[in-house]
Amino acid sequence: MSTQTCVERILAAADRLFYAKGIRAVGVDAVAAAAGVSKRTLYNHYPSKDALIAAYLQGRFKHIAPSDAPAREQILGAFDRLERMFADGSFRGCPYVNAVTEIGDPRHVAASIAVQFKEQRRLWFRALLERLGVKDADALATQLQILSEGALSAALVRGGDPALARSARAAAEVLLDAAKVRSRKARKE
Amino acid sequence: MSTQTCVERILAAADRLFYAKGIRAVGVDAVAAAAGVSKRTLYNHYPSKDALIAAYLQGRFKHIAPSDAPAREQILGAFDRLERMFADGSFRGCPYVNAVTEIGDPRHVAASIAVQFKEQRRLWFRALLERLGVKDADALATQLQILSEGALSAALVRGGDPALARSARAAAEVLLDAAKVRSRKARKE
DNA sequence: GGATAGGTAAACAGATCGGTTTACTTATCA
DNA sequence: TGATAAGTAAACCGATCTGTTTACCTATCC
Repeated sequence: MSTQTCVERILAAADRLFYAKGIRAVGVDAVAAAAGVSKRTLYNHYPSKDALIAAYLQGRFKHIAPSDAPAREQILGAFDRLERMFADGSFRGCPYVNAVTEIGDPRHVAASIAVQFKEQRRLWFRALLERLGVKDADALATQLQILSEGALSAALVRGGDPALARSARAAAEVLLDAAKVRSRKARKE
Repeated sequence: MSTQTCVERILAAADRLFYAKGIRAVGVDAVAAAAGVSKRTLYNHYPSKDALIAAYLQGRFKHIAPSDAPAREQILGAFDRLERMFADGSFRGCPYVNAVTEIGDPRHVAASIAVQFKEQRRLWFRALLERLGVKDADALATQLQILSEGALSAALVRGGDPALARSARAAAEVLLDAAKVRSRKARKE
């Protein structure tokens, strides 16, 4: 017996298909069929494909569990997580960036959801950097976010090469060390 | 009078539309109409849309003019070029990454063209880094490439914010300085 | 001057898309 | 028991897509 409710099965199917094959490449019929649900039922729960896309992206909005681990460890751990994602075999890039690319229209809901997600990740970096006492946490957070996104984008093109995550991680370490040196200097002055 | 040949107009129209609106969002009819050419003529020059896509991506393969400028200047200049691209107003991300995302199929010609382009850019970084006498030029080239791709991806989501290119440039400077320190140390040992 | 190459314009074919509608079935619960 | 809500299956609509075909036009070259 299925412990999943109807709308859960629809969202799960949409998540799997949209991410694996792309939003534009997957029709509403395919989602309904994969969910084992009639198209009518799907449209009862989501009034349009756009609404389903929005729900799909919102559903990927996984908040990172707050941790007491050392800040530096957590930051570098984010890149280790990337490495595991790449090696997974089903990696197909960042779903938010993909959605923005596939949809195009910057006024679409997907665009603002993508911005929100990226900013949330950046603020997560920033909070940890502040805990480290880094001087310009905001700027460094942006740079770490760029490294992370760059690894995602590069791995998409290069078939999910995990070495790209390790390269980004190493770069992050250099940036962190340099920032520490700078903030130590600033404290001495 | 048009100094452009027929196939040139087709390719120019495809380049403009594919990049601005996305490959999947633009039909062959739209390309033909924008080129001022009948669909029949288009299919006489390009046997399929896939062939047109391949030509579009190949046409974007701009080799960077070799320069005698200082290597470090050239490397950082690449990020300045990004900043100018972002501020342009018509920025819509990296055409190669977009093509991979939109097409999905990794066996498509577009996928291998994208890999070739990204690797060419990485090797361009690497050659300059070797000229700088950097120790692990290959690894650092990958990191600079990741920074560059990250700025592209982040700017796509954030509406082409030029500050992202400056952030990436600053990070590149830190990585370059750190590498120099390391290679200076290595030389002393 | 007539064949040939290359072009236009437009209809057409077959598929797929997002979305709606119709007719029927099932389960719950007062 | 019988009304109501929620589901299925499948046909349907209009639009759009890639690609082909038909019929016609026009310049050039031997």
